[in-house]
Amino acid sequence: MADISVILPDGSTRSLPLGATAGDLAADIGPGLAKAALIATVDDVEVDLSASLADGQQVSIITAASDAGLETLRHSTAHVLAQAVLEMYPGATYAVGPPIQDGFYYDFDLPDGATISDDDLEAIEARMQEIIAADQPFERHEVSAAEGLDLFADHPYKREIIETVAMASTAGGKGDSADELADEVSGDGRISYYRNSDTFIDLCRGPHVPSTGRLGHFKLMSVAGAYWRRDAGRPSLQRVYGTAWASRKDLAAHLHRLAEAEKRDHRRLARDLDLLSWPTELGPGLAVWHPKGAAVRRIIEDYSRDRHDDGGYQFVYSPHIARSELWETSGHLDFYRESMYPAMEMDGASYLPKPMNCPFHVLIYKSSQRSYRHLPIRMFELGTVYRYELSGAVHGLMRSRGFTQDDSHIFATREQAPAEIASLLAFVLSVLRAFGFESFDARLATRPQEKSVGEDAEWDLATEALREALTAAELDYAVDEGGGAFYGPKIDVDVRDAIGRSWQLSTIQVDFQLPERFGLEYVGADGGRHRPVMIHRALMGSIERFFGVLLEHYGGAFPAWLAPVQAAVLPVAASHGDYAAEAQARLSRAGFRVEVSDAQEPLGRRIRAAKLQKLPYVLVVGDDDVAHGTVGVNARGSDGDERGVPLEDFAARLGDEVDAHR
RNA sequence: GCCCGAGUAGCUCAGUCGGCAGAGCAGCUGUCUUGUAAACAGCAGGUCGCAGGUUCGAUUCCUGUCUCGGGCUCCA
Repeated sequence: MADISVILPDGSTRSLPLGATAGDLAADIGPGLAKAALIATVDDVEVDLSASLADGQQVSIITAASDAGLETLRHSTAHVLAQAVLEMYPGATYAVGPPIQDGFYYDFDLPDGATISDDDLEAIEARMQEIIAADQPFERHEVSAAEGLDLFADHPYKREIIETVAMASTAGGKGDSADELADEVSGDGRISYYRNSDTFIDLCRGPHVPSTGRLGHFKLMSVAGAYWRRDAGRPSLQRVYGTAWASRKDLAAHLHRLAEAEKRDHRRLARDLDLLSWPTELGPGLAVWHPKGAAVRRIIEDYSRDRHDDGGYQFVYSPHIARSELWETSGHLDFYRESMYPAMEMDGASYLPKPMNCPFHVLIYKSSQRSYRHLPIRMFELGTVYRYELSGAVHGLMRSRGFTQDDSHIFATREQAPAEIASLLAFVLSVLRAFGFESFDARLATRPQEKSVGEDAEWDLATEALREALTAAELDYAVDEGGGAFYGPKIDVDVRDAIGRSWQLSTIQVDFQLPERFGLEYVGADGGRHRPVMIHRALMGSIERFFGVLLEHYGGAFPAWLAPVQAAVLPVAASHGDYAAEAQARLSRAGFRVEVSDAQEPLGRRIRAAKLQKLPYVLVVGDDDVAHGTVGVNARGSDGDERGVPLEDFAARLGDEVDAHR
């Protein structure tokens, strides 16, 4: 019998009998691998373990240890979900069910507009576990598109997938709409489907795990509405979300992370720590800042102002509304009218609340004749803007309808722009690091196909300048094709928080358009008039959002330099009240934010209250402390407490911590 | 804006198969005067999100609406 020889990832070769499958290879390498194997890649194409191998192929066995393996696991679990739902809801039909970050979803259309509720998820999970216990094989089949249409005769969404992807490809080329469905089936005029019981098949490109018994560490998370093919004009489907993992331990760890994230939810912490609230009387997306929240915000803003002072920025202010003519000139009315609050008609003019600060800064630039000697001009404003976010998009501080940007606009010559952008990026990262963020992801967003203005050459020039700045900053970045603003390309910087989530904060945008639209000029060394480049930059993005991210990053336990209350002084008994007040006064004079919690209640109770407020320090003072001028220091996060610390020593320690931003 | 779900005391929640609405915590008052994460007692607190409808009677059933949560879309 003839043998074939395949090449393994480490470069070695292995002989197998003719007709051997990827699964056979895994078994040949070792029983451990055979057990862990989920799929394989053959010449970099993912295939089922049941796929036959041919001589000379590069083969790699994929387990759940890799992203590809985990994705397959999730995709297969989605199929099991579909099988369970179709069995439990007669007449239901199914649309698509891909793997996503941490899990999967599947979209269903139930008969007579029936809906799945969260309470139903447990029963569906139970049915899924039965299917998994039955260890049904995932059998791959390939048929022509026409046969596929017959096979899925009762399932219009599946038919539409076959028609848009498989059919379109045979007619030559596939449109944009087919791309998003391309994961479902291959586009060569034939389709593949998987059968895992007499009654259940699903259209799918694959690959899948060998059998349902390989699954099991999953949990259904929620139900939501979603449109068929993301189109608001198409039917609304029931989308069931689930999470799936390689092991019970991984699943438990994921659920634990979610619970941690929920504990860190800034809306919950904002209430528990009395930082801010969202009275319904104000309307969606509008918050009021309570004294403690305002205290933290003020520290953030003051720090930002200090850094901008040092960075050579000039501080400006601008009003909250402006006449519609301004927004016509700037282009906002053309491109973003639907996101702007509507006009107020006054004295024959209409005034609109500002969604951005840029045009005002442009007018400041324009207020006098500028020379190349003055450039670059860096303007800075904490400017509050209003944007009519869709009601469903509003989310606490992360997406609000009124917010304050730490906005700056830099006017520079074209020659200055690249260097200016590079130093700007360094400035941005330096400030973010000062707030405890260490890990960043950057994106370079290029010209949108629609909704943009300007010449291609200018876009290319600007995009290149941004690219160079990213390289200079040694920042890894992804390219977001078409993700730019209507007036120019941009760099977005995301930060990673303490539990690994990513948040978009900073943005740097190059703009040739506004200078053009407003006719900005400077006089060059040659005596001629030239057009400056404008660079838009928001560092924290919005103060509100930045505050929300910080709150979740620290889980409410702000470092001492940011904490609204840095220490509470707790007299053991009422007789120590005077000393406690004196200690507070001395610390306050030294510039610290300190409260006294007097002896109306038992000490343990007051300590507990202070701990729940996540104060950096609880200072207990009793007879010994009164006698020696000391305090008992109970630091947040430490096990025990330190007795008899001289007040001056504590003040010095707190001062060091504040200076170091710890 | 659209889909799904939820709105009961400041917070977390229970409850009423249509018949005067409950607990814990928080708050207030009093007693206790405490050495490192919950002293004791009492008081007060609700048009059961809002508006219509059905009903002898609605917090409960129906309709609409507002707000919130999850998702879609969007995010200058």
